[in-house]
Amino acid sequence: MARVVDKNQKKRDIALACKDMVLSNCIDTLTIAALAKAANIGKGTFYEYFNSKEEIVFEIVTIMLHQHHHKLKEQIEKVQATREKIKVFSEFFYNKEDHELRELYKKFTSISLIKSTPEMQEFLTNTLLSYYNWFEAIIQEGIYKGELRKESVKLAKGVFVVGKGMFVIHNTTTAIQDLEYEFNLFINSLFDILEVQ
Amino acid sequence: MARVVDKNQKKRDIALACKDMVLSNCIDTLTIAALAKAANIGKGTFYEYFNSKEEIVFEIVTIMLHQHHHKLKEQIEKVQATREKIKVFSEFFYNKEDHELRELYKKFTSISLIKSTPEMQEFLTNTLLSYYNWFEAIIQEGIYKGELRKESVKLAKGVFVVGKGMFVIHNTTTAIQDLEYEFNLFINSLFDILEVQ
Amino acid sequence: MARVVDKNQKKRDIALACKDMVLSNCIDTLTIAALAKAANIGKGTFYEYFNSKEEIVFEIVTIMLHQHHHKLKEQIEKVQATREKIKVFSEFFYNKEDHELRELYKKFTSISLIKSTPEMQEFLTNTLLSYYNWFEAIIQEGIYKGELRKESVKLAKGVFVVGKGMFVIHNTTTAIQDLEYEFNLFINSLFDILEVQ
Amino acid sequence: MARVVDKNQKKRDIALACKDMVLSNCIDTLTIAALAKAANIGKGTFYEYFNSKEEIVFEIVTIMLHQHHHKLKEQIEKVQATREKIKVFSEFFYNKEDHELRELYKKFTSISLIKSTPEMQEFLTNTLLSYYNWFEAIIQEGIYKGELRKESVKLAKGVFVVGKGMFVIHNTTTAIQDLEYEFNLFINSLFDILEVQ
DNA sequence: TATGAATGAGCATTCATTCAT
DNA sequence: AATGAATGAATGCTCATTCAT
Repeated sequence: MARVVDKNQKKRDIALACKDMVLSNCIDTLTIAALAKAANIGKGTFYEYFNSKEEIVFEIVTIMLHQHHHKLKEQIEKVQATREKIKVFSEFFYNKEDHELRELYKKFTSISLIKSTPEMQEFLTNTLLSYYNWFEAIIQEGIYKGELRKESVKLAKGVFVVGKGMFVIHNTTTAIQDLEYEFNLFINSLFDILEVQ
Repeated sequence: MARVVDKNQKKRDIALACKDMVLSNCIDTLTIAALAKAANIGKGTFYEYFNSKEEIVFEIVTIMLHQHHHKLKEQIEKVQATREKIKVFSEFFYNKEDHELRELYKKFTSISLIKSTPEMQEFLTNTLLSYYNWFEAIIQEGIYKGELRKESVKLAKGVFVVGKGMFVIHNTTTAIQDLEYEFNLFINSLFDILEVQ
Repeated sequence: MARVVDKNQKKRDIALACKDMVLSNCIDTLTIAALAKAANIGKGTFYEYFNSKEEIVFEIVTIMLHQHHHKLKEQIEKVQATREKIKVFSEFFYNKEDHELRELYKKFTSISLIKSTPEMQEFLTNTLLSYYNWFEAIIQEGIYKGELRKESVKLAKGVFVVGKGMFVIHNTTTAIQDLEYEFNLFINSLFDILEVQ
Repeated sequence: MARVVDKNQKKRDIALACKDMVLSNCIDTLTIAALAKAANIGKGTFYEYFNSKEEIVFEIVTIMLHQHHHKLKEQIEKVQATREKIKVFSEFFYNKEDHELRELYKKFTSISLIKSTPEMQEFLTNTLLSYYNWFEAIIQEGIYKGELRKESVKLAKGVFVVGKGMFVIHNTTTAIQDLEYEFNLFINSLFDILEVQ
């Protein structure tokens, strides 16, 4: 009788075994050979589980996003003020613990800007919307609780993208050195105006 | 005496001859051979003027940015209200005429996220800062003219990156379909609050 | 399981399949493509077994030297007189059967004069010393057996290199046409003096 | 009226301007472009004076050999004993002052072993024979003067090549470290036997 | 006579993918 | 199911040589 293995579990195992290599190398200097070696499998076996390099990056991101989502939920529930919830929400862009996910996010953003597949675009859209809806709900809740002016909701999308915008600039120039400072300056200044006196 | 050529002019000519090809192809599917052919020169000649594929993209961006800068200046001078100036400033992200530059900007952002050289980073930093300083000056001017509350300047960096953030999302997901609408919604809502009554 | 191959044996097989091509072409007119074709393998496969053109020449020399060493031992044992042993020893430089090895030796000498790698130098040193020690042992034995004057050993290194010197001249000029004759003239004249009457 | 230049003199000037570059680089890493630059001329001009890289090496050797020949003559005339004359003759292989010529000689030997042209072979043959005849004349003179046994002349060719043999080994292995010592050991031991008591 | 811009043949090397075992 | 040996298309890059000026 053939060895019984959970194909999905093995796929995850391979992906995680390659995580460090994927994180520390530019995607197109990665080779199938190197990935297979990192996962201690043969090149042929790699193809049994993934159809391309991109796909394994995909798998890794999926796993890590799952963990992040869970953690973020806990952290946001800990704080009360809307202003603080928004800050916690965006800590992803600069805190220490999400460094690895951020690296992947960079690579993913880079790839998706120039050679995104439909699957990738769909994945990114779903991920983003799920986060955005969450974000908007926090704003709405702030308005409902009487913390924020009701016009605030119209700013939601714009504010939501500030983190991303700063992140991209921080990672491509030296124009934004202290992302945390800049982001909080913006949020605090904005909330000073948006909060109901 | 050997053939006399203006090396700088020829470099620009080659770059422009390759513009369409660079715009419509993903950077790493471009080949030196194809670029040389597009410019109607030999492969060896390509290397006389550029050291790598990346360098020609650089040249094209430089040329186009120069043109854009000039044009933007004229357009901003045409409008009076700060709110309108800011809108014109960010039209780059969605208007028809800057489509080509936007394509290049996408590629450049993509590359710089994952394999930026020091020269590239410096170039991007300088370009960005030059635009940002301009942007901030417009806000400052709005405050000075009594159009905007003086707290507005603290929001400058955040507002500046909204365009970029939306642009990246627009180009990697389907979550933002109508960038112009979303951006103007944000700006109008924000200025409704920031403008001195 | 993947195809099973004895990598060392295959390496030797490829080397031998390329022997004629290597012998009859100047090393730097050889191309990887041609070598691969000669061995009936793909270019990629060539790189599985060798890292450079030089390495396959190395392999061929190693194989052939091994054979030569073995053969020489037999031939030297066949003759008794020291004078004859020395002659047999140096037949390599002109006899018919070692023609191929001699061609390689020429190429190797040529390369090692101008771009020897440390590995190559070490290889040549080891090979040379192994032959020289052998040579000196023959002289010593001649002295011990009372055939040669004991001063002869001091001449060993000089006599040892005569073959090589003549070989190089024979192969670069027309000044020494009949290497066998010249060499034997030298050896006979020298031994007439060195032999104990 | 066109500038009048002595073509031969300019050829020599170019050659000498390239001497250092030729000496310190492996012949096939030299490029026409680099040589032309070193001589401060255009690539096209290089071709006006030389047909190939090899040819300029040729020119340099010719110039330097000329100088060496002259110097050697003086030095040999300074000593009386045949044994000393022979030693002086072979000092070329190890003394400090002929270092540069020796480097070229190495390159020349290397090239001529694998891709000698008829012209090169003829040049080498003539050069070698001129030196050899000189060498033999010294031996003959030694016999005539009653210093050497008359059989010595039969050893001439063999002894002549010892320097070359040792030189090649010294430059391709670590088997002969102190060429001067080894050579003089040989010559002294041999002359102790050959000299008429 | 001198030049150096233009050229493209030619080569080494990489690596995703296949498939026999 | 797993493997890794074999492959060759694809491409970056060099440099001797030419020739218009």
